[in-house]
Amino acid sequence: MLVAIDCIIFGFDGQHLKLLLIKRGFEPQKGRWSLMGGFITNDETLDYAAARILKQLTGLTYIYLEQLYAFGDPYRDPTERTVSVAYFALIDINKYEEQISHEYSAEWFPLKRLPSVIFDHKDMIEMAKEKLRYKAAFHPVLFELLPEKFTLPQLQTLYEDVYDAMIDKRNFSRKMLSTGLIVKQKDKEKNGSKKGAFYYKLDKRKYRAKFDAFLNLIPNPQSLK
Amino acid sequence: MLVAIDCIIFGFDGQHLKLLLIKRGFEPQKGRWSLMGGFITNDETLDYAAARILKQLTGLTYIYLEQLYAFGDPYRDPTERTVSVAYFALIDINKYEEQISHEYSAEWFPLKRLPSVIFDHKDMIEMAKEKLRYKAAFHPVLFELLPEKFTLPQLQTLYEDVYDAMIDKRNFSRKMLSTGLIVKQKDKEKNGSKKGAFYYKLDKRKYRAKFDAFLNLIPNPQSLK
DNA sequence: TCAAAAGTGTTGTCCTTACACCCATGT
DNA sequence: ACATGGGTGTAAGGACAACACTTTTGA
Repeated sequence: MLVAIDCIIFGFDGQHLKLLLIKRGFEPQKGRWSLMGGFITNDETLDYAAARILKQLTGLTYIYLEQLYAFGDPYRDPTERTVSVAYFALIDINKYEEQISHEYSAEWFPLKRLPSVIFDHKDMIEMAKEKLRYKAAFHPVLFELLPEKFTLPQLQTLYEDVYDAMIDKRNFSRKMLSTGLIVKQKDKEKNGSKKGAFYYKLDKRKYRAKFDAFLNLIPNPQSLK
Repeated sequence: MLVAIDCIIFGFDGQHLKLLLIKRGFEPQKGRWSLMGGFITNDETLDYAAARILKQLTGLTYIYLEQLYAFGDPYRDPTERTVSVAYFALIDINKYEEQISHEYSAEWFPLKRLPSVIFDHKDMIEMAKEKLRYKAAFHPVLFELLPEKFTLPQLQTLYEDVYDAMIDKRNFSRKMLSTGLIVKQKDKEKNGSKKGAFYYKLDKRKYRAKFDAFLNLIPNPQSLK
């Protein structure tokens, strides 16, 4: 019996939440899109294997990585009985090194326009989206997708895309600021608008301290599942 | 590489939340306490394997069963490299058939007085407790632990034991009743008190419909992790 | 009649939402 | 000057938490 890891890698380009997929370079299913994955070696933990595989594709280390679910349908991989432990990863898309991706012919896809993927990877992606929404409704995990400096409008766009909903900006900024998690900077981002929007930084100390607490980050969490 | 299943089985005896453990009848670690587990067979899903194993120990079918986490430390089982997918189960302790348990020398332990257990089963139990608290804070999953008919004081005792906290009974009953999930019966339970407490039944239709919605079932969820 | 547990209502506070106008600047 | 997006305040309603007394009945 084989044990594999598959990584659902989320990124945010300022407009939309995206997923990183690779084009399989080998049979079976050569040429089709797939999650980044691999088999675990004999002396590594699952977490370690996921981090190793993620590094191979993106070049990134110290990534937010969380175990999602173990998928074990006996025929999920038609060639061999493989149990796959799926992880989801949140990365700052700007830190992602392009050249490494080209080795693997990787590509970012907006969540709404995903190509068809091999095996049960579609189920994995669906579950990852659901879990991300669930988690982000209470924990400030979406900051993992942003660069060090970001603006409130950028942050709001991210939440709006994750929840596919419009959010009132006055309520949003009040709620965010009231968490004490973000710190206003002196400089502004000037590309997005004429007036420019102030940058904010995450207060990493408070972020770690409050990560497990319950924040009410989105309006009407009733709408989740 | 082996893939195993381990089940964290919760029950509620009216006073305390309990865990079902078995005494291992074989080496290694013969005679020590352990979660109920087994290996997956070649043509079953993980969910199916968990249900099969659960039936072997408890005789019960159609049990609430949810995948918890995959544990893959390379040395977690010192004899062989085994990845274990842990499931947690919630059962009505009254339906549990004693005779089957005796075959396996199983025993219920209050969560606060667990014996030492083999391998990484302690970690699994800790994670299961945490996940149960998290889940039950928003979803009415604790009803799975109760018999068909139960009283409000029994339900409250269950919540109080799960969260190790006192809950105001006026607020508790109002909140529960406002969910519309439970239906008052005409008869009373007369053992627990002189006055007797009305029985309630779960409205299974609404239960299924609202299971994924967000209910605010416990006061101050801030105290969770 | 007394003890023990069940059952029930009200009020104040805070959180959440809905909503509209002014500001700064590049063109 | 004007169009574009950034930034801010207030009021009303709803949810939650704190709190105490009456009821029932078995012993």
